[in-house]
Amino acid sequence: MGRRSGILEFAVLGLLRESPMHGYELRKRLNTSLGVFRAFSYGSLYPCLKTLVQRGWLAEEPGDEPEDSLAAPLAGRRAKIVYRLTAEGKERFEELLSQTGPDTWEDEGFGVRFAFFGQTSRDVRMRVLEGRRSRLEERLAKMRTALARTRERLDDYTLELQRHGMESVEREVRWLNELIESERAGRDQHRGQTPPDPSDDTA
Amino acid sequence: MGRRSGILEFAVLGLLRESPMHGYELRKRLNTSLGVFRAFSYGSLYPCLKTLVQRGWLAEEPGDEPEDSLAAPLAGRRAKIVYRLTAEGKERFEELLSQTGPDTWEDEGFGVRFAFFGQTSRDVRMRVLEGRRSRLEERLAKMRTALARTRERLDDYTLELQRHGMESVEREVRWLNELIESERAGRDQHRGQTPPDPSDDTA
DNA sequence: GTTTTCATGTAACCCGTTACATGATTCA
DNA sequence: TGAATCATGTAACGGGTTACATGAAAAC
Repeated sequence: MGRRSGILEFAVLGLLRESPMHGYELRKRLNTSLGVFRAFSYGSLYPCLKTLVQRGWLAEEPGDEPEDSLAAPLAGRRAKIVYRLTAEGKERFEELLSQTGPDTWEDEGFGVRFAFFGQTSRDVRMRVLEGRRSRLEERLAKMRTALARTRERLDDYTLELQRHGMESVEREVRWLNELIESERAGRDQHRGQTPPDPSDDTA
Repeated sequence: MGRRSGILEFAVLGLLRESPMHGYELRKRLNTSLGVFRAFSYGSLYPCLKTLVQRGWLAEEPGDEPEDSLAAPLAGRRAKIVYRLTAEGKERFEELLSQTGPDTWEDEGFGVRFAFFGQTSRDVRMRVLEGRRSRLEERLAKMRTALARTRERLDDYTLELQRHGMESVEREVRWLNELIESERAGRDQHRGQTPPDPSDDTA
């Protein structure tokens, strides 16, 4: 039924890659650890989990039944449902992570990708950072030409808004440049820290 | 049928306040003059115009019939439809402009408000700017506490993401401070420029 | 023993997009 | 005359939210 793609799926896969969790806890982490982002609601989270299970990205596990495992073994037993990432789910996450095309949810997509950098190889990190940078530069170019075409017939406020907008984007590009530089430096020195793929037990 | 609120309605009212227009041109201006923003599609624009007419915010005017006004007077004559802002529409726009509550579409709503500053009184401008600032400061506070609670169990990348996010918000606050300062200076000097309410023919 | 928090879900809605369809006007 | 662009619209979908409903466990 539900098609589901969107950044919620992405964030869920990423969080579950770290460790299995049940829905309620997942939602909390979506708003704290991944805190910069929007607060997702249960109304979207639980249906999303369902469809991810249907697709085979996630598996349900019977949550730790609290104390009385012999009391009501098959009644309306709807205890915590712990979700675990399957091997296919891991592949799917990898795939989403390394996507750098323009259909990448622009800003929020980058935020999620960056938040999961700790679990990524440097190759992927470089691609994500450079992809983001080039898309921001495209955006800058568009803004500049649009501004050049319309500068005369805009009032001071609109002009100031556009100036500030462009400056923000330029700042982010500089930030990305620093990050890319430090990633590259890390590679050249190949320091002992940050192994390329920690706990990769799928291959 | 359609309920419609959202920032599209807002932007449309604002653009039509400057001068009447037909849908096609409106859409172009939504992506250039108001250029910083997202590109709205016809699929949302035309239905929006319809419901705005139904509510009485807009009035349809028969567009300038090109050349042959005697050729086919009542056939499938579907020429340009020029939309004009009614007095009620103007009130509605005023109302939306000066709303500073937290239910204000956060970022995009501010962008639209700012883009229409040229048509606003300094009072409204001050309220919008200060409202935006206080909401950003709330956001900053939340980010700081969230960071304080989780700092230890976050990896370097997540930390860097949050640091950069907070810095961006702080920069915008400083920008707002400058704008507010210059608005205040303008008032104290009450210079001849920027009359408080240009062409206010509704009251 | 009652309130809070944990935990899971559903139905209705919202605001927008994509893809499609139609036709008039302008320009090469 | 045929292609581009102007101009208006509709149907189906998309990815979320809000509000609601339910119930168990923990805290007071």
